[in-house]
Amino acid sequence: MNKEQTNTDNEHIRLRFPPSPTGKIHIGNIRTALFNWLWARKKGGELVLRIEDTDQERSNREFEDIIIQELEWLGLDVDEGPNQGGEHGPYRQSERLDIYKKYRDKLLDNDKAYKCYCTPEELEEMRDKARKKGEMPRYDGRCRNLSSSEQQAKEEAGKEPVIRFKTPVSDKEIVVKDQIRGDVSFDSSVLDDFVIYKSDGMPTYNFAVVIDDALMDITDVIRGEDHLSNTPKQILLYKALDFEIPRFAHLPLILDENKAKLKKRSGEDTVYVGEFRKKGYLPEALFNFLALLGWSPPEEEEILNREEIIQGFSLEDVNKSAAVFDIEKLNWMNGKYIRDADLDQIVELSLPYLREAGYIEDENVSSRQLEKLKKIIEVGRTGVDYLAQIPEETELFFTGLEFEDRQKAQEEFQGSEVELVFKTLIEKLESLETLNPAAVNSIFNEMREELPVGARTIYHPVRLALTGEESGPEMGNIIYILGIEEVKQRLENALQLAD
RNA sequence: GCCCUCAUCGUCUAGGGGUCUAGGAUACCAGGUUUUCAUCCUGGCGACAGGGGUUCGAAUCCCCUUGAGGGUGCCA
Repeated sequence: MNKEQTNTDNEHIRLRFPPSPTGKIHIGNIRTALFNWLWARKKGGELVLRIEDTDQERSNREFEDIIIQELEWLGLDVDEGPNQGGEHGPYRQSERLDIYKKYRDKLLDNDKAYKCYCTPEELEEMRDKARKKGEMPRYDGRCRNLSSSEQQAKEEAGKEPVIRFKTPVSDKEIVVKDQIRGDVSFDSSVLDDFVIYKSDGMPTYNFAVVIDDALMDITDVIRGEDHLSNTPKQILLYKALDFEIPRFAHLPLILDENKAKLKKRSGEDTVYVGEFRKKGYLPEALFNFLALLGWSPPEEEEILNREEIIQGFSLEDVNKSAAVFDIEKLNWMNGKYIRDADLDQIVELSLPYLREAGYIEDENVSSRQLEKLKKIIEVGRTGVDYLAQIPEETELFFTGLEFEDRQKAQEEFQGSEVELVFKTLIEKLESLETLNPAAVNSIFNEMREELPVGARTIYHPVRLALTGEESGPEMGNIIYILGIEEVKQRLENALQLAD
């Protein structure tokens, strides 16, 4: 890496995250936002949110709202943007059209751009020809030197032109100084006179992004590697417009399970940030996990909070190779966050899922009910990857007893040994001063010593009688949550069933 | 096809010439805790894509091959 391009510690940096509102935001995009955010926070710089809505066909205000919502959810606050304003606004490209026009006209006047009237068919033909010759498909510049009468003729024929940039031939080699990849050079012969203005009167991405980044005083452009090939074009524009060129950093891409770039259609809905939010992934966990995709902390510990990640983060430690998005590891990490989090918080976040499952009927939960819910969720959270799994994990505490195989259950409850176990258990529970999991567990230990039956005969029938299941949470927890009355009831019912 | 990038356990990664018989995390397997599932603890399995160089010495530097990804749009 070149020392000159590494920013100094005291330099004020400005970063940006420029999503296009053409779809819901997915993991790849928000990871880019995260890295920009981290670097901004680490360096005490600013993060700008800019909405790149120059695609009139596909841009949608709804998507803009979703993007903002998900950024907030993950805790990625921006310093300037459409909602918070700022001195470099407006922050929607659709509201900056006058600005782009000004620079477009400047290029036109300086003979650095020209109108092109070629049809899509003509362009396709050109590309085919280039491909056949084994060259990069490129525009051949046939409209570059149209005479004004030729132009007029085309205009009168009703053709709306695009504006193309007159790629200078003087720059033989264009070098992108990348903070992650080092110097990447491109031969200018692979560049063509690319479109900077569409026929619908909107600037293209490459044009608008350069103007905005320059005018918004962006010092560091951190974006996905898929933009690396665009960068030489942008550098040419910076030069033509006499703008200062920012530093670049192209992040490794995040791949889906098929090792292809994560995109809208990858793996159903699993790539959208909103899906993770809805399933009950904790933002802290996703934040932590995403930070580890492409970056690794100085120490070996991987569970890190926001502050620790900001402290440890550095662009220099970002690696170059693409990373597969591994949901298994996210699940582990999220589960860990759920288990380590404050119980009250997890209870609060679990309520919507329990309501949806119909396990909580009332809009307002009484404090007594809440106490019980806390116990249930404390037990249930040890077995989940995300909160949407809480209802199924805690089902047995909400629904009545149901034996999957009634016949089998009946047999299980048969015999004097089982009766002895159940009656002893009830007795011991009733003589208990305070009911808590530990006390229940010691009752079971006592029974193992005192009763002439094996451990399995103690635990298994009890579990089945109380839950209808053959496996589940610890008995101590189950009985603690169910309460003595309910336990008594279910044990007696089981004995009746056996008769 | 052409251009660009990348290449360490299945996955995420540490490693920037000797300390690497390659470290951690996850996943998986086994043992322990537990009546059970989960949690938790311990242990195990498991990788430097291949070939040439450079060097006393290469996972680390160079080249080639191969593979993967990205780009090649009046999408961003």
